[in-house]
Amino acid sequence: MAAAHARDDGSQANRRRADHSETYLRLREAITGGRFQPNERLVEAQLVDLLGAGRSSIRAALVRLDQEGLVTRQPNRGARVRLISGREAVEIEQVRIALEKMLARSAAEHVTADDLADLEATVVEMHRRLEQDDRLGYSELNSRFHQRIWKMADNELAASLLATLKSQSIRVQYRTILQPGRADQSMREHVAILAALTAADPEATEAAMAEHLSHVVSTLRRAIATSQVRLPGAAASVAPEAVTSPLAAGANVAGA
Amino acid sequence: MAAAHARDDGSQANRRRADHSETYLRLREAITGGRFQPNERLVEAQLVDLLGAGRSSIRAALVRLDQEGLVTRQPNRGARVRLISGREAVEIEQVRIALEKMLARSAAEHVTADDLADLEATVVEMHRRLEQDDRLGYSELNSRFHQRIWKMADNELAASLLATLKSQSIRVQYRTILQPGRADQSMREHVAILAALTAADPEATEAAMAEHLSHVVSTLRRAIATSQVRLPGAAASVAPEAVTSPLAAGANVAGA
DNA sequence: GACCACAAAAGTATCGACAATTTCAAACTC
DNA sequence: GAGTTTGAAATTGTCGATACTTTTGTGGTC
Repeated sequence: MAAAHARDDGSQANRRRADHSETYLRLREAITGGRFQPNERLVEAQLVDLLGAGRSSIRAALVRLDQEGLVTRQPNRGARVRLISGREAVEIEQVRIALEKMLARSAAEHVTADDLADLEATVVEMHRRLEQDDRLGYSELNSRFHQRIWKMADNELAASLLATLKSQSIRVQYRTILQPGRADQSMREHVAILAALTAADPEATEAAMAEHLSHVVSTLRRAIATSQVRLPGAAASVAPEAVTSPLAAGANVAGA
Repeated sequence: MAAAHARDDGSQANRRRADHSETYLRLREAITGGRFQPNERLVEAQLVDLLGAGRSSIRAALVRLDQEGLVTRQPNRGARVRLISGREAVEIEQVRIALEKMLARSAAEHVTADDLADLEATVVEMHRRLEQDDRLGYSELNSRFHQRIWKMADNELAASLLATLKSQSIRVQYRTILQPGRADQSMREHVAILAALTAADPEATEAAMAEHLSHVVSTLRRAIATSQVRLPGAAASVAPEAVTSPLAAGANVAGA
């Protein structure tokens, strides 16, 4: 959440070398962090003095984010924060499930004592957070749990794809854990995954993960269905700045 | 390691000026088509008069291709055609399998008479090509077969991810179908997939696809192992242009 | 008041020039 | 002769200016 105006110069030898990738990361963070509304217009000139970078950096960052699926760009008409439709959200979840299943299996094939220790600790801590009704903390640990599995599976490509997908659907995902009753069930499912990993049983691990994620998805579907999402159809062309989205402020809150 | 989905990009090509996305497509084509060696340096100035586009277009295209995983860029040191390591090739295949399995299952759930007719025709034609020992033609039809399944599954995200992955590993994939005995087996496997789809049996379809792909991978592994790939370690810094790779000229030759 | 034409404004796309960095090779030192 | 320094060439990174496109606003006409 680096603050905006960081014009640190003032002298002639300005240019604090805000690197290309630096700009990209900051813009990305701003988008995934919810500093912009979905579908909000991203005007290059505005970003220039919001991020304190040159226009070419901004431009490059937008191209990257477009390719990454976080913004959309239309020729001569600029860039907007990409709005994930319900359909796309489902597609994302399907892909996510396919990859996580594969990684879970793979993880079970390479499991080490170290991994198990870490996962156990995470699960224990998750339980504690749950008792304190600290849902945000739970979400973070949930992320950690899954990421440890990714690491165990040792497939960087899949892990990075998953990370990208997650950033695309953050706005949607954060809903699940808040649904009534979901937390306890989620807890049980994680325990089951851990058990299968402890047994070093790829088949069972994949199955447990599949079970877990299918519940996440159905919860998600329910959440979307009930709390009718009011899409900003043709979003306000105004949307000046600092409009804080529901999840806003918080760090990445993962689906659970 | 980058994600990426091809955006729909409305192709309003009628632009006398070599459009931005036009440049991107041409450069992409040049890379996947094998006009550049893996690891070959892509000097911006050279690309400018090779493609007849402005430097900013080239630059944007390189950023995109970087994100897509087809080239790598180092700050101040330019871009190179990405060289897929053996490890990465395996990762790609794993992801590909996970996604294709998912899509196969999904396809079986939505199968229509039209789809079956098309698939059958494709398989018949594949058989014919095989008898004529037309391996290239077979490969093309193989691609077509799989793409039809993607379409049936109706998950654009997964399909576009698969397309990207395929373009990354083209240089590796083309080997499989040339392996002795592989062709006949491949044929049988496609028939099995078709049968499962005809029965509209998601479980069986996924299994058949998994079986098929696991064979593709093991064939691939064998092919890589035997024909010791001679990596251009620290690739020639010269590599002027038009150096044609083994598969070269041909359109996309898919693994079978 | 609704509709159209046309002008002004906002914003993106692209080019050229210059600055900064890396690379390569020759000259130099020990 | 091996290793190091220095300088020039090659190449990438960034900025400013300009051309082009889309959007917005205004006034006239029926």
